[in-house]
Formats: sequence, structure tokens, C-alpha cells
Amino acid sequence: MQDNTAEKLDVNHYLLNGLNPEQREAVVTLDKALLVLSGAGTGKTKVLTTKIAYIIENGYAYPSQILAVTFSNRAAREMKERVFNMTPGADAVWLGTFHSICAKILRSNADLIGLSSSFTIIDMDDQLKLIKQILKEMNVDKKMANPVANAISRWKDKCIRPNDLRVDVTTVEGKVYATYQERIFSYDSVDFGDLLMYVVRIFKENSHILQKYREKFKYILVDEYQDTNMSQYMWLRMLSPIGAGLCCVGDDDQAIYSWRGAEVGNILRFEKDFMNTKIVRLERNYRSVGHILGAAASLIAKNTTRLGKTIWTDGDSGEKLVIQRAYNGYDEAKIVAEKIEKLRKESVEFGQIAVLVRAGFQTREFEERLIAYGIPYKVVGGLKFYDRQEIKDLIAYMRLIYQTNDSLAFERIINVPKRGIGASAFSKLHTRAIERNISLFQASKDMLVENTLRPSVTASLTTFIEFIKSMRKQKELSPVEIAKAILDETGYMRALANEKTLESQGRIENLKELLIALEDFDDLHMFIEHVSLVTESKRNNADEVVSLMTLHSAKGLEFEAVFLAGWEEGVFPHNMSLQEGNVEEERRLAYVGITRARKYVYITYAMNRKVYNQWMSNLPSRFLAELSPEHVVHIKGKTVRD
DNA sequence: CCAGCCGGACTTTTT
DNA sequence: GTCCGGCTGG
Repeated sequence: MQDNTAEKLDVNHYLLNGLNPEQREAVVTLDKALLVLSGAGTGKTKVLTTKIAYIIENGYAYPSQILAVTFSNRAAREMKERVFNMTPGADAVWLGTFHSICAKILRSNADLIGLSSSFTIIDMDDQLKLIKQILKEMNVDKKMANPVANAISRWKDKCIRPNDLRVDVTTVEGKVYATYQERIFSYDSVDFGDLLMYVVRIFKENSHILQKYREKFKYILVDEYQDTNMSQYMWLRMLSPIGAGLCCVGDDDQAIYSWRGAEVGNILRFEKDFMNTKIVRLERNYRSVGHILGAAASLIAKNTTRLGKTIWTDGDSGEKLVIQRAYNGYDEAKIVAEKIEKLRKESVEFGQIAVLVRAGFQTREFEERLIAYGIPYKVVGGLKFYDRQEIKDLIAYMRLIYQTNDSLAFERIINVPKRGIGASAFSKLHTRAIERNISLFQASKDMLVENTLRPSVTASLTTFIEFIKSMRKQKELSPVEIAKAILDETGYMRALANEKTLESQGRIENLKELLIALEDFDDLHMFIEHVSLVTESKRNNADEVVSLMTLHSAKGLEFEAVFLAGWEEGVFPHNMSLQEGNVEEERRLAYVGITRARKYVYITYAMNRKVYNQWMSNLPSRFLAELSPEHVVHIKGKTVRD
């Protein structure tokens, strides 16, 4: 345009270096609603990060005018790191998960919903507790808690509120939903689904707010678009009604979250939804050898509802996929462990090896074998650091100190460590809180004034309440100091130390670890926000250990060698999916699994397997037959038994 | 109120 | 098998 064109071209040139033509096109296309269909291993993160840098470096927008949303914290972190390396000033970019971005927006507009800006974000644990509570009041079997929690989440995924006609109030789920929503609101809390639902509602009901954000975000980038649910879609459509400046990256072949409310339809419908759209396909794969890509392509081709794309490489065809039959689950784990040892001798690092399974519980059998073989491993996505009992206890104290209305936190710790306030005393407090629609903390204070509780309960409840109050007063304390005071003054640490078991030892270690992590935070609120939204601990990344995880949590990762275990009908594809008639999603899961590998894929299946303490024989997974024969080798061989 | 024992349910995937 | 929750006796 002007005299600085040459300079701009130089900048462009520098950033676009090393991109293939399609990637380049995806980066420089800014004036259209752009959908980047990005096959596995085709460099979508590279495109996204380069695009952000490109926008900033060329001055098309200020960093703060760019919104980039991902699904996982891992993806957000990776993107942040890579963008920062490319361009300074990128820290002003609104880059984060859907949930963290929404939390940010909701905090600055909480009053419009009737929440305080310091509302609490509750996790699934609290959610389930609350639902169980409500079920108990309704005299319904607690077994319903999980189905109810699920139903509520699915409604929220679609921005359906309790009074919506689509909620059938004659069902348990519908009834609980209304009470649940009232109760959680009275606690000044929101759950994951609320984060999106409330922001959508704010946008809908306050056009000036929506307008503000629309003007603010000149460019919106969305990662894993195939996994967006209805409320995320509504959210995006409101922020970018015609799709100007919108760039969605995704792969319909890797849509594996329908059970969580994701709608593949969103990506399939892209061209109809927005004006002036453009689709760029990234098909050139830089990750895997030819046989792996060939096998993956032949499998996914069996799906009927796809936009269609074929990943390819001009690199080596490499080794064929190995399919091996095992006599039973035990043998399967043994085969895998032995093969891992062999790979290690061929100098494949442990950190470059992953064992992927369909369901979380399947990791146990492999853990046992790996321990027996002395192979170091980690279970990814299993018990998360912030999910551990002792960590949640400590955080509950901090939550209560920060926000005394947080009755879920109150309930968690009122008798932890044991201070003689058991079920009966608690139930009195709870009843009072419900009757007057006040927090448990307030109810406690009231009942202490009335002095209607048993003397021993009065004494310890007073101590507890006073402790919380005094911590609240000491504003100058840092989060670490607060945490130390909690562990000390409540006797929590002492109680643990007295147990002297291996388990309590580990818990103490975990708490110490948390204290170290706490040093990164200057105020309590920042830390609480962090733990509410970030479920994984960032460490353990560089460990040279074998990764054990579900296919779902493997998405976005890559390894030199990948073991895909339990390929049997009923296990994978899973029975539930078969019943729901959702085999295509299982097939996509298989596709995701295979494409995690750079060089080696080993697929195993067991003829017999113990489920619920009962032996079952399963047929080999249908997916095995769907892999094009030219890319695989079968080893039916001997059954290895001890 | 609490510790310890017993019986049943559990297993799809998670921000 | 294991974990959780309910029941019972101290």
C-alpha cells in the first residue's frame, strides 16, 4: 500500500519461511472466514502460531485484539510458548481454553448475571456432591448422580436453562437441574458448563457488551473446531457473526468428543454458516512414515460422513504396522512390555513410547507388567495432581478463606482434620443454610450466636470459624503463608504426620510440592483461578518414561512408537458406542491412535479377557480388518504363557 | 462421633 | 479386583 511495503514483505518472508504452499495460504488469508482442514501431523499448530505472529508483525491488529481459543490447557500452553518465541508482545493476545477465556469475560461482567466477580468455579467432584445432596433431599437413589450430572452438562452444552421447555421437568434429571442451578448460584459458584452458558446469555441480553467484544477482537482463531459444542458455537457466532477475521482449524476425522456435547456438524456446516468462506486443506504429513499413513487413511476412508482429505508423505514408507494376537490380557501386557524392552535396546527412548488404550481402567494391567519389567512409566491424565484428596482439602480451605459463601468448600473441610463435627452436627447446619438460603458459613455463625449446638461442637466450630475469619483479616499474607498457616494451625499436617503410613507420607510430599507451586502466585485469587481451570500439573513433561494413556488424552501428541492395545469388539469399538450406533466416532479414535506414531505401530488384541472378575472371549476388533493389508503384518504366533 | 468391617457396584472417553 | 458407602459397636 504505502512506502513501507518492502519492509512488510521482508517480515512476511521471514515468517512464511519453511511453510508449504497450503500452510502459507492459511496464514496469509485474513479477509475471509477461513476453515483450515488440517490432517494429523500436517502442522496446524505451526499455522496457528505463525498466523498470530504474522498479524502482529504486520500490524494488522494489536495483540490484544487477537483471540485464540483452544480446548486443552496443553494446547494453549504450547501455542503460547511458540508464539512468544516468534514475536514479542504476544502476551497481550487473548490466548487460552474456551473455559478460561469465558471465565475472564464472566468475571468482568458477573454483575449482569447476579454473581460476584469473585465467584467460585467448581469441579466435577463438587458438582457430583451437590447433586447427591439434592438427590438425597428428593429421596432418589444416589446411583442417579452420574446420569443426572451428565444430563445437566449436556443441557448446558446447548445453553439450555432449567426453565427451558426442552427440559422435561417430570424426569429426575429435569427436577434436579432446577434445584442444582439455584443452589450453585446461591453459593456464588459456577460449573464448567456455566462459564460458557452465562457468557452467551450476557452477550444475548446486553448488546452493548457484545458489541464491545466484537469490536475488540479483530481476529479470532479457533483450534480443534471439530470439537466445539453448541454453546461454544453460539459464542463464536455472536463474536463473529459473518466470520470476518475468523480462522477455524480442525479435522473432522479427529472428532472424538461427541459424548461431551461436541457437534461435528459445526465443522461440516462451516461454509453454510459464514459468508465469504474459504477452505484450505493441509494434507501433507510431516510426522509418520508411509505405511502408518496408508493404514490410517484406509481405515478412516470407511467413514461416510467426512469432508474428505487424504494425508500423504513423500518420506520413507517405513515399517508396516504389526498386529499381534495375545491369549489373554495378561499376555497382551507381557507382549507389550517385552517389545518395549526391545525397542529400548534399539535405542528408542522410553519417552518416545506410548501405550494407548480405550478406557482408563485398562492401564492397570500394563502398569503391573511395566513395574515387573522395571520399565519406568507415567499414567497421563490419570489421577491429576489437583484432584488428590490432600490437595483438594488445602485448596478448599483457601477457597473458603477467599470466599466464605463457598459452601462446597466448607462442607469438604468442616471435619477435616477431624474436629468432632460429624454428620449430625453438619446436617443441622445444612438444614439451616437451606431453609434460610444462606451459606454454611453464615449458618454456622448464626447458630453459634443462638448457642443451640452441643458444647463440644460449639467449641470446635467456633475455633474453626474464628480461624477462617482471622485468615481473612490478614490481607498481607501471601498464598504460601496462608497455606502454611492452614496446614499448621488446623492440625492438618500433624494429623497426617501421625498416620505414618506410606500413603500419608506421599500426601505430605504432595502438599510440600503444592507449597512450592504456590510461590509463583502473588494473590490467592489468581491461584484459585489457576487450579479451577488447569487440571494437569505442568511438570513430568521431560521425564524419560513410557506414557500410558487413553486414546482421548493422546490427541495432539506424537511418539516414535505407539502400542494400541485391546483391539477387540466390545472393548474397542466400545460396547456403549456400538449400542449408540456411533461406530464412526470409534473409528476416528482408532485413526487418532495410529496417527500418533512416527515410526512404529503395534496393535494387540486378546482372545480372552477378565471383565468384572469374569472371563470373556472377544472377537478381534472390526477395525483390524479395515486396515489395508498392504500396510500391516499379522503375528498370530504362539500364545505366551508363564 | 468415629473406626472398622462388610457388601455391592463398577468401567467410555473430560474441559 | 478395588473402591466406596453404609452399617455397627465402641
